[in-house]
Amino acid sequence: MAVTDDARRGATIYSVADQAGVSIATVSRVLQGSSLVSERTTRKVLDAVAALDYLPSGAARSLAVRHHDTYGLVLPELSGPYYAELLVGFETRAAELDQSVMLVLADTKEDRDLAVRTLATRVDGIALFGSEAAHVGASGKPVVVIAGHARAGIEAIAAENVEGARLLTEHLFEHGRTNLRFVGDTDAAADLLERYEGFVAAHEQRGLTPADPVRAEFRERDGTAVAERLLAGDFTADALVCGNDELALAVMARLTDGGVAVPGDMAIVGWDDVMTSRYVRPGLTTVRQPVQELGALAADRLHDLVSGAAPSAERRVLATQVVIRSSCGCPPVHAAG
Amino acid sequence: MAVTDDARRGATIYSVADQAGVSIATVSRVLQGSSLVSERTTRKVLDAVAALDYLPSGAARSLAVRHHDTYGLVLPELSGPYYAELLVGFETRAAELDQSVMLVLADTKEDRDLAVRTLATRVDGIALFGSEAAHVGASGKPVVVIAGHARAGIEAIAAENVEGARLLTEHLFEHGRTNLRFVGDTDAAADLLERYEGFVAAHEQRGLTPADPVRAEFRERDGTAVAERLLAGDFTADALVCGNDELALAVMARLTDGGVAVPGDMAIVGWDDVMTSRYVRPGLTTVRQPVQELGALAADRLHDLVSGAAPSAERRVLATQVVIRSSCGCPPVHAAG
DNA sequence: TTGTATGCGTTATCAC
DNA sequence: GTGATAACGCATACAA
Repeated sequence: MAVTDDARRGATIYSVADQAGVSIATVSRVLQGSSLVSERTTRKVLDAVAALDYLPSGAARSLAVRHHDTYGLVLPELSGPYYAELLVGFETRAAELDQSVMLVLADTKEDRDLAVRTLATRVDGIALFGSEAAHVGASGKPVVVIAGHARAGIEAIAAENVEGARLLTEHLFEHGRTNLRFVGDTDAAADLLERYEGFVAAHEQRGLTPADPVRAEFRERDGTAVAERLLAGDFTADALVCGNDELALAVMARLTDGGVAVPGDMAIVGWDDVMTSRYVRPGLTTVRQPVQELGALAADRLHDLVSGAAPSAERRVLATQVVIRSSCGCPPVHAAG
Repeated sequence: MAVTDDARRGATIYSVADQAGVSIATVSRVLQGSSLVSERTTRKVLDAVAALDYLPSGAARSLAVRHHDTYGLVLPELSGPYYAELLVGFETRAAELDQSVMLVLADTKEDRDLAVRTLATRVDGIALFGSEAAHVGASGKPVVVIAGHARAGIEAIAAENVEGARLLTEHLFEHGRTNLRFVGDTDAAADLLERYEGFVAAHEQRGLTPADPVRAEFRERDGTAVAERLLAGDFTADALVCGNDELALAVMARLTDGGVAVPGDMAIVGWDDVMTSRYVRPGLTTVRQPVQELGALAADRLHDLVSGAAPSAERRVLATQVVIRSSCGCPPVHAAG
């Protein structure tokens, strides 16, 4: 029966019009809140809508209005709190702007280009994390890259990196450290390269020559490996500036286990201020980024671009904040961590 | 010009057909990989597609084929690794099934019902986390609830809770603890209620009467508050079974700060095995859930349901694993944490 | 092998 | 105030 079909397949504007005894145009009008519909008719339509539990088809609507009310977000992965927070900021702001969000995790895909092309098909604009920027095709849709670099017609937003890293490095110098190493893969992410630049800047300011970065990815096991190289005498240092907290934490744990005192024998600092950094002893000195705001800003910019704004050539950078705890050599404060 | 318009507004199947000198039907055919198209024609079409950088409109396609190739996921929030992992599992499996995913974070929305109704409009099926199950409307689309209870026509999947909690509680008894309290809001989540049931079961097995749960939400500050009530003598205990790790960690930190020895004066166990639980001292005894698999299973079930399978009445539950460290009273092992 | 024509469910522009 | 009806961009049954 028709009822059964409607229930299974979903009511359409036609079934509502039928039920209410009006035309589909009228149904559409009351649903759009058009004021030029009589009280009585409005009532009839609304009743029919309720009775049939009608929901306009998103696809049909998108086709008619020529936009999707949806933004896409491309992240490499979702391990650690960083990307999750970015996502929260993005989704929350998007929702405030009445936009839905489609998410794609690039790392798990074999063909990332295809993935973002597919995405571009169902959204009005795309925000991608810096490391995925290579996969932006010329979809013609607005694009903003997060924590990466701007390109022709593509806006970039990011959190401050070099100054924070310079401050952190300088802080280590002030603690009397003389043999600092930067740990992280500066080729993998624009973000990391900038942090290394800050590391270099602090050295140059003192007329020192910075050592090359110790390559390491972001996972804990990569940090463990670095610590073991250190333990094995593969290289030396009295302070480590790590690319992020996971790395720093893993290095610190393995080093401590290996009999190296932190910060006594080795000062360690990280980046991101994850939860563990507050709980671990010694507390990890690190840098806090306004990650959610970054996500929100991405959604905001997308909104502007979709609304017709011209992409700005300069990238916006959000301020960042050094968080001093005791892994750098400062006296522990405890309590709040 | 036409070129400019195409670039801005996106090429359509018509522009491609024009450029290739064929009909739109043929264009559609080669794009669908229909084998009944001549080599030569295929080439022409592909060239045109490349030249115009054509991408089929998702909305138009969805409207025509009557499905979206997209699944929706509604989560309450994204704090902590739990939801993030769930999301990873879901998105990854969905991608393997060639489905996109739309995400909605319920906590940040004023009108959640509206949010999932809107979502239902653009997806083929929805997976929602247990606590959001109340917001499923009669969209008619397949629905599966994660970590919640099945209802008429709605499948449920979850990780094992009561047996794990019973084991954990029994373990505490074996350590000689006699005054155990369960910490968490058993009204807020089906998951938590089940864990409390396990807590109760362990008591009953020994002919003991379990105390009522100590109400507390999931955030760290809630754990801090519980610890302070304990410190203030508001209630007593020699062992705490906490609803999740964040809670346990916060309680432990505040208690330690307040001079209570863990596990000496107070044994503490959590749930989830977050990263911090491995790094903190004493290491937190907890329970590990197959969270990613849970997410993947949700996508799988959705796929079956969308494909026409009948929703199964029994809920599937994934096995869970107790992770013993030292916050329960066991001797520390260190190294791996 | 390829083209024509129709339907998918809305929105929006016309008339009435 | 309300009702036809033309897009919107694609897939597909039916012809040729």
